[in-house]
Amino acid sequence: MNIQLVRKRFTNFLKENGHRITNERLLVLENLFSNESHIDAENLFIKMRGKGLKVSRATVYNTLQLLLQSKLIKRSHFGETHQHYEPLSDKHHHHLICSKCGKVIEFTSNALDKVQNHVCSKYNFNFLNSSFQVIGVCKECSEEK
Amino acid sequence: MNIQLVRKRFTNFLKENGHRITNERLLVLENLFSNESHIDAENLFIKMRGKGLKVSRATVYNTLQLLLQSKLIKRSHFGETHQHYEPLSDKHHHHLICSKCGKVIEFTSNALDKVQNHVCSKYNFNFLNSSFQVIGVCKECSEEK
DNA sequence: TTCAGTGCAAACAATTTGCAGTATT
DNA sequence: AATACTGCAAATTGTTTGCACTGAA
Repeated sequence: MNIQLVRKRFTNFLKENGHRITNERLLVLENLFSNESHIDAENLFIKMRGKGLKVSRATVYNTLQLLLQSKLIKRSHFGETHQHYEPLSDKHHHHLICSKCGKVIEFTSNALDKVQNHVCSKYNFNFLNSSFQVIGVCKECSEEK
Repeated sequence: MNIQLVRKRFTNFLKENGHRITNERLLVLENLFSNESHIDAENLFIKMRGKGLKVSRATVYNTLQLLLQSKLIKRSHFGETHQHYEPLSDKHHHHLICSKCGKVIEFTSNALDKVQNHVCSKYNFNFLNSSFQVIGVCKECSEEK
């Protein structure tokens, strides 16, 4: 996803909701989006500190909340005790997680989207979001003794 | 699921793995299974203490680990920060969660199982477990105001 | 009789909060 | 100039650990 566009969407979101546009918030956004895929709050904080950026843990957490509200990112659990955050690309995807090495593979599925629509209408649910996680052992980990 | 059978399965699991069969472990099992559906460790502890049972938080956590290992229960996140535990019934099911009132509806889907098999074979994953969570607003919550 | 399991409290990890100072509006 | 946001450290929450005691094998 284009970082310029994401920045614009985020600043619009902030303005519309009466939040100030601060340098720290934009830095969190950029560092999260420049990351290959998933990251947790602590590592994002460490990454930013490692670059010499002056942000606090509290600001990282605060900004992640705002990014969640703005629907620019999503939050997932991967069996660990803490949360992971990732840019929410336009295509809704799900995860295959290796229980041995922790590798995460993203996939999309039209059939899954259909199941989702079907079950929501069956129970009169107003759909907001979904996550399908499949835990297993990846090819590489299965092969090594 | 039949509680006698579950007890037997758990005691077999404990024996086979060199764990002792203690009263506390069986109490945790019974109190978890007598619960309507999902519960978290803290509330399970409170529930047991409320009945006058002498168990410690540590024992509750320890026993939940053993129950997970024995595949008699599973663990889920429901958007909250802590874990929920539920008996693992024979039929693999998924969850519809209301973001307003927290209500959880369980559902099963053959189509979903197919998606799962398909994606696992595509990426050469050795399937272990999966969870599909759909977040939305339930009928009742949508209707009010 | 032995040592795994227990209860308790203290430790830990992830996240949130209170407050005085700073910077966007 | 006003006050929302920040950094920091302290508080909170969920979970784990260390240790002396207890009870299943």
